[in-house]
Order: sequence, then structure tokens, then C-alpha cells
Amino acid sequence: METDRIIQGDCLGELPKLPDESVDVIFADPPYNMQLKNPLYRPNNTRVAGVDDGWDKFSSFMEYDSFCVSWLRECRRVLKPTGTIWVIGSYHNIFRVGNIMLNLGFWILNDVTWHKANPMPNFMGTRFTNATETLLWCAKSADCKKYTFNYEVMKRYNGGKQMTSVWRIKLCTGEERLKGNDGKRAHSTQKPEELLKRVILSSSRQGDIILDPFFGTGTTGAVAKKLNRRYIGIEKERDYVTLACARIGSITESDIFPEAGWV
Amino acid sequence: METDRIIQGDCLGELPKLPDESVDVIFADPPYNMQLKNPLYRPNNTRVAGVDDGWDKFSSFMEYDSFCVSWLRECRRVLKPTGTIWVIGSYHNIFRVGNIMLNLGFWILNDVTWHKANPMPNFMGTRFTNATETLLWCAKSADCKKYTFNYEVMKRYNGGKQMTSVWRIKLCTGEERLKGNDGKRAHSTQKPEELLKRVILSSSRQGDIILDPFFGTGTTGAVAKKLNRRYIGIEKERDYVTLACARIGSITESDIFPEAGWV
DNA sequence: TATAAAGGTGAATCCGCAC
DNA sequence: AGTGCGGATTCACCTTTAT
Repeated sequence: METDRIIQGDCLGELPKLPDESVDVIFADPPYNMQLKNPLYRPNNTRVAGVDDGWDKFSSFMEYDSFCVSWLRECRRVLKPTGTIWVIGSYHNIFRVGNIMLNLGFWILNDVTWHKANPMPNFMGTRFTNATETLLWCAKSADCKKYTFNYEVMKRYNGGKQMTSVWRIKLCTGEERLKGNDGKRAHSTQKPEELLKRVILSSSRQGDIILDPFFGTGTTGAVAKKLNRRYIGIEKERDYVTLACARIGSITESDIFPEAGWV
Repeated sequence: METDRIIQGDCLGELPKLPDESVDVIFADPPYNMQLKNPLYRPNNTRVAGVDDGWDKFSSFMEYDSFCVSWLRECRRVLKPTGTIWVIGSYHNIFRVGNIMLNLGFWILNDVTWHKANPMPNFMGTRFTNATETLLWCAKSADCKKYTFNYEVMKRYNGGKQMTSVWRIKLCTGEERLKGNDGKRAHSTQKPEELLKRVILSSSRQGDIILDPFFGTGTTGAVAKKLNRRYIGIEKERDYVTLACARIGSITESDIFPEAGWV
């Protein structure tokens, strides 16, 4: 299978073209725009009557759930039995995603907490500062016990003690944050490379194929190359694809992470 | 309504007896549906005392979901519009619980991460050390904007900086851990008082009524009294009720937390 | 009495192969 | 599929015992 490529297209259309059990690791950073504030319509375009708060939101949940079932089912199909999948989300969507993953038969190995070292404060003083995102790390099923986990590598990376499920990592800012021609951030949710480094380093080996169905500006691909892994990215927006291509193309020998040879 | 009382009975049977919109805060620590299969041994061959209590046995996701829908729906009914609910869980159950809460119309304010300072290691090196539990803090609905959140209190409690959604707290061990006559832990999953202290201090005022439908050995009630709040506890197991009564009854003036008067 | 060493334990979905 | 067995595997905190 051709690797190290970016496919421009909707993942719902492109994932079905990948063969069964062909990728080692999946990293997915899906959108979580559930649009709960807008008028609600059922799939058949009838408006939902605002009878009850719970039901009022239900149709938009259904739409989001349906989307997630589609791409997650395809992800499960293309994942090798020895592979694992990572999905990142916030409290807005991770409970719906997690529930669906369980229903599809995925087996949770860890719920990793990305503890943001520099979260945005809560200016209104109405809640606790929202300082985390959650990564669900799952095997294909409970039976799949031969998944890759580089325990010793992560222990070494963590200074000699086994790594826990809490990762304190700064937000992606400064030099690392990709800017557009207007000088503004090119992507609203670019993830820090340190996050992907831990994901890929822990759950894959050199040469493995990493699939990212929501490639964005290509952090997954960039880190995969810096760790001597292969990648397949799927991204709908042409501008992001262009950025990702340039970003990954500019990686040189000097960018390779020291940990690249650990597995 | 009579408060500061422990009701011995199943919460599915007892919750319906409480009036609509009658409590200010709910803290719920439901069974996690852990699905443990084989015994686990430490490297020194001692066996880990797992949670194999009967109350944590469910035959399927469907059965667990159905159970949660029932008690969560009742919780929503008895919660005041100005009130909030906390539910704690691990990755085994929190995604099912969170999904159900969203479907019932609850509005997530924070997903608070209990970062355990001293979690049990992963002995076999198969995963990251599971170092967290998650607390979902929710309003009754998206419209309920007048919920209680003592922002300044928590900021002060946190040393002058606004408190974030990550709480680093030690496990409940040592003197605080209730022991049975045999000297062994009285309850498999007793929560640290520090956790409840933050829950109650942040989301209630003096005199408020705190409901705990899975009272266990009464940590919620004990902390409520130490913070000058009222409580209602529901607990099925008679032994736990006995312990909780004695525990709360022995609280004296000297046990009151210094923060009790902050709100 | 103070300090050090030894022991116990925690909501855990914790091995892999041969027969 | 179930069983048996060889072998590899741990961190922070608290309590108890020893020096």
C-alpha cells in the first residue's frame, strides 16, 4: 500500500477505499461541532419542538453520533488486530465518542489526560479552568492482546519511571504554530508535536503505518516522519492539505527526534 | 424536608420518594462496572485486592445503561434548577454515564480530572499507569445559568489562582480509611475527604442540601457536616449505613474545616 | 527521641505459550 | 476453549518495626 501520502477528501468517502486490517495505528482528532445552539431539525428537515431540554438536543446528538459511528466503524475495519486507535476530544464530544467506541467493540486501554500546562483561563469565573483534553487509547477488541506498547521506551522517556496516563504538555504556540499568509493561526486546533510524539512513540514501531483521518495541518505526519514511521493522512480542506504537504516536505535529517531509534 | 439522614434502601426505590426540585447538590459515586476477570498479582506475588463486590456486577452494557438512566433521571427530577450534580467514574463507566447524562439534558460544566498522587502502578507493563478518575459536573440543563459556583472561594483555596479542572489528590489510605472489625478496609472504594471537600465547597452554600444516592460509608455526609451543609444519603448495604452513622455521629466542633465559613 | 528500614496497599478491565 | 506453568513485572504514601 502506498504510504506517506495525503488524501484530499472527506474521510467518510476515503476511508472505505483503504484495505481491511492495513494500518498499525490510528490517530483521530475529529470535529466536535455539535451546533446545539442553533434551531434543531431532524434528518428529515422537520423542526424539533422545544418540549424538553433533553429531547431538544437529541436530534443534533443523533447527527453527530451517526457521523462518528461511520468513521469509527471504518477505522476499526482498517485497523490491524495488533493495532490501536487514539481519539482525542474534549468534554463536548468525548463522552459521545467513547460510548460509540465501546458499542463498536473497541477495548479501552487508557483514557489519557492531556493536562494543558497553559490553559486558557475562565474569564467569567463561572467554572473551573478547563485544563484538559482526553485521549482514548483503544485496542480493536478485548481479545486483541498483542497490541504494540513500548513500555520500556516510555519508561525511559519518562526519566526511568513508568509513564502514567496524565501528560502535562503545553499548548501548541509560538514557532510551532503554523501561520497563514495573514499571520494568523492557520488551524484552530493544531495539536502540539509533543502530544503526537508520545502517541506514536508508545504504540508503534519503526516503519509502521499511522493513519490520521482528520489530518488538518499534518502534525501526525510530521511526527511520524521524525520518528521513522509512515503515514496516511485524510483531509477535506484543500488549504490544510497544502500546508501539511509543505510542512512535512521541509523536514530534514536534523529534525529527526533522538527517540526515533528507540524501537 | 427532613435532612441529615441516611436512608437504608436501593436508590432506585428511594429516590422516587423525594420531592421535585428539592436538593441543591448531588454527588453520585455509582458502581463502575469494572469487568475484572483474572486475579492480579504484584511482582512480589502478593495479590491485589480488587473490587469483586456484588454491587459492581452487571451482565451487559445494556443492563448498566438502563440502571444509570433510572437513577440519573430521578436525580434530575429532584435537583433544583439552581443546583448541580457531580458524578464520579473511571474509564470503565464514565463514557456511558456521560452519554446518558447528555441525553437526559444535563449540561456539562466541567469534566474534572482527579489526578491521583499515588495510583497503583501497572505491574505488567501493558499500559500507562491509570492515574485518574473523572468527575462530571453538570447543571440541570443548558438554560440553568444561576447555578452555585463559589469562584472566589476556590481561588482562595487554591492559593490565589483560579482552580483548574485537574485536582491532584492522594488516595484515601491510612487513618482516614475506615476499617472493619477484621482490620481490613470496610469499603472497596472509599473516596478521600479532600475530593468531597472541593466538590461541596465549590458548588454549595452553608445550609444547602447535598444528596448522595450511593452513600457508602458516608464521606459525603461527613464532609457536608464539616462544611456546615445538610445531607441526605441513600445506601443499600446495611453494614455501610451502620458505619456511616457512627462516622458522622462522631464529628465534633474540632472537626469543622476552616473553610466552612467561607460561603 | 529521632531516624532508618521494612512492610503493606491502592476502583486494575495488567502475560504468553504449550498442551 | 480451557488449563497449567515458566517467567517477567511496581510507585507513592503510610504504618510499623528496628536501630
